[in-house]
Amino acid sequence: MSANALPYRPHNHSACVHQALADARTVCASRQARLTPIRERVLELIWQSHKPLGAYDLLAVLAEDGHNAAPPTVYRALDFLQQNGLVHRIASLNAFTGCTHAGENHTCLFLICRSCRNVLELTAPDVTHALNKVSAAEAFTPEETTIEVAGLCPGCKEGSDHD
Amino acid sequence: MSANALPYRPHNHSACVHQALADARTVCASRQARLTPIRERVLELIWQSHKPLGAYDLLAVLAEDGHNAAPPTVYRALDFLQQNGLVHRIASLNAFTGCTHAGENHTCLFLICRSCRNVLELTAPDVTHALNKVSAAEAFTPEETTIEVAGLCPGCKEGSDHD
DNA sequence: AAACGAGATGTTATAATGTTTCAAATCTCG
DNA sequence: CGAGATTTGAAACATTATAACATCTCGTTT
Repeated sequence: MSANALPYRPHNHSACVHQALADARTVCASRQARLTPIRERVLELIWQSHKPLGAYDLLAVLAEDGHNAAPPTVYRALDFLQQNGLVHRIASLNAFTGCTHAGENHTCLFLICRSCRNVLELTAPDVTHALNKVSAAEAFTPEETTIEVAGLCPGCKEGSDHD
Repeated sequence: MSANALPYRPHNHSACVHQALADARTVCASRQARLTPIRERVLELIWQSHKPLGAYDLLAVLAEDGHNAAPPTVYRALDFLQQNGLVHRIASLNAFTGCTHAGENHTCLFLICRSCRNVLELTAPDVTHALNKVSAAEAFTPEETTIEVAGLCPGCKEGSDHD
């Protein structure tokens, strides 16, 4: 149950998408959630991209598929995928990315390269713990945490160093 | 140079807005940034609200003012205020809130109550430090950090406990 | 098999948020 | 003052997201 999707590193992309879909099927089966064709297709598209896709990007590809979908179709699929922990919404980009910890309950954070647009999803216990302490100090009950760090990934940094 | 703007706690709101505007003038003066009437008015509205305001909320109030503003007017003012560290954009709400550390260079985080919509801005060195370590471990150069925790503030939690 | 009901999808329209573009006004500084 | 830069006005448009209601699908009950 581990889709190893690390941008910045070369990998067998097709296998990684395949694995993500397999994981998704397992997760959905165990939850009695229905991974319908549309939902699966949307998840596949998101994984194929490996860079966050907007809802309307997805719509455009579905149109190429010959599937004449309207916005609600995509947003509903995305809602489903989010609810089942299969994709994340990146608030600062209004875009969606595959979750690399499908099925696990986790607080994650994103390193977002402003140059190549790649996104790295991480879990960072230290960050989570520090955040929990802050919340507790304010008697605040956290429910949903958004942590998005925009900057330059190693690859793009190199480029901009030299040019 | 400290606008003490803590939701959850009662305070003299008018004085707090006044202080924020005074701080803003000082910051802008020291940077040779022009806090024009529109920009100041937008900042004032944001502070008066104390809950994040959307760009179109601001537009609506400006319209009441008799100021027939179009969206770019407000977005430009907001850009200016953000650039000069006077307001923050809350990505998960598409809304803006006054910065309680005007002029200081800081990474801050937000505790956002989903019930009363109040937002508490904090700086948390532990969180920042943990995030920096994570970034460094990935050779990632952070530039802009978004940390938004949605949940229930103490006041609203009480309410929902008893009802 | 037929009827039902819940969940999923289709369809149309619209709301909410944000940007591009170019012209006009205003400020700054020599 | 007058040239150049910054700021604002104004119209149109682009992007992102939702509301509302009709239709379909599929498993369950009778």
